[in-house]
Amino acid sequence: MIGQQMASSLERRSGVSLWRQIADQILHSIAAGDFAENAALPPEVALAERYGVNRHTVRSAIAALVQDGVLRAEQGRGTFVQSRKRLSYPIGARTRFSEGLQGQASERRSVLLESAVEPASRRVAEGLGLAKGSTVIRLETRGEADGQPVSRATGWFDAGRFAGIDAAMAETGSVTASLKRFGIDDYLRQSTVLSARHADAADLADLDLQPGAIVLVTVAVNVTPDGQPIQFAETRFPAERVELKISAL
Amino acid sequence: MIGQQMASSLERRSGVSLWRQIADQILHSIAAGDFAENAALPPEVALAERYGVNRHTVRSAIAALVQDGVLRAEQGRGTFVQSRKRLSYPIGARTRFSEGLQGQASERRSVLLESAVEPASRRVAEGLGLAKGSTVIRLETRGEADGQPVSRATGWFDAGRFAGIDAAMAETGSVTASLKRFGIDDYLRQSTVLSARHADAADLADLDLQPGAIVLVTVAVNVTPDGQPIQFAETRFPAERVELKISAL
DNA sequence: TGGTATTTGTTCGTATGTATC
DNA sequence: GGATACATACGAACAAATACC
Repeated sequence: MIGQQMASSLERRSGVSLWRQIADQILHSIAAGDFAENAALPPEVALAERYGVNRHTVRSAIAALVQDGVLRAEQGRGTFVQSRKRLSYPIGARTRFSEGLQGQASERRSVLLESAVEPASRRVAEGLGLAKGSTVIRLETRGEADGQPVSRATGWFDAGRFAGIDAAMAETGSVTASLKRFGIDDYLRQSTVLSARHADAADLADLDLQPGAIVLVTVAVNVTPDGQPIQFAETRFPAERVELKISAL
Repeated sequence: MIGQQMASSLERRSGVSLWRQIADQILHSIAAGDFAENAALPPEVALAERYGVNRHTVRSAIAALVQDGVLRAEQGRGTFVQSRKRLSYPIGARTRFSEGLQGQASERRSVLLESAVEPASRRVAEGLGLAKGSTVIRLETRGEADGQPVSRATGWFDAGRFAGIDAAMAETGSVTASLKRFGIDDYLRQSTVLSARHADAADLADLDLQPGAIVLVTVAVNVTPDGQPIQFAETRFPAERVELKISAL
């Protein structure tokens, strides 16, 4: 229930829109502990009646809270309070997927979704120190922790030097293990640039997110200990499930 | 114009909502170079007519693109293509506001918005290594580059050790300079945790953002060279204007 | 298995408020 | 003050997904 007395006071033409006032009340209601995690909210029509507004107005409020990752709406089922515990993914000199989440999730794995051989874009060529248009291998992978998607990476490798890394990746499910087959026993994170945006349609599907979800985006170059670039990668992390902990580089 | 022939083909009951199809077409249209940065889109009624849909449907499409930071709608003026060049803010062992943006903006400054003395929350106390409820000084600052807001920080200091740092900050406009007055000639970034979310109402106003904008959030602890915590800070960066470059720690 | 009720998602129509030029 | 354009709100209907019997 959204507070029996609480729901009363919506002020019209107060300078604050009704949908925002409703969103705030729902938010407070959740913060006050009226709803457990993953608990269902009353249906839209019920909320509309309770607040004395049109269903659209309630929907605007819910949409805003879905954007904020507070609620999660599922067609045909209802609207639920989104659980918000985040994994902490370390970024440092020796960033490795599986090791990074050790202790936070019992089962961690990396799944190869797709691979392709293609000419390098300018961005990729610069990152790998190759000529633009050089042939590179692109690997699309998804990281999972306890069955839930926590990252979606696109990595590029020099096709000349790492021919067959796609097969190795499919077999081992690990970049580190795959690189070992090419004589790379160690590699370091040279640079990381971080940004954030809304997930695009593809990432929404791959990461099992609701429209409007935010992804943290890292663009990184991994190099051999002597500084030779071996991998250029862009990784998207769902902001509602992951935070990035920057450790010593 | 949104492509003369392009605008034709909306597929109804195709499983993809009309507003999303329209959003995609507008996006392609921008990517194709039909609009310069900050150029105005045709008004909503014109777009609605062109696509043969209700104005609401166009509004849904525009709202989605505003969320993505692609467009910017200004009441009474129109809808514009958002410019997307980002400052690159370095995060490393010696992260300092002004130095970090050197070379990217000719004028950089930090403005003290508010200060207060208050008991430390559990989070702040833990970060500073103080007892919960210890008195701390909170400084609210905004970073600007060439007059545009690029960061919004909330910093906490031990009130016992740094009494008067609020005045120093107001006077110097620099954390580094203020700390010098307390005998701190050097400090290091001990830890940084990074996340992302939608800007709340206060940050929207302080950073001059449109509703739905995304902020990158860093939570950091600065320490003296011998490891003593001196500052705990949460900083919000507008994701549409800033990217974070992780340099050597 | 199938049909019905429930609940969210989409679309159209209309009216009014508010900010800008 | 008037015209233009985005913002908010209400009403109605149907579609799509899910739950339940």
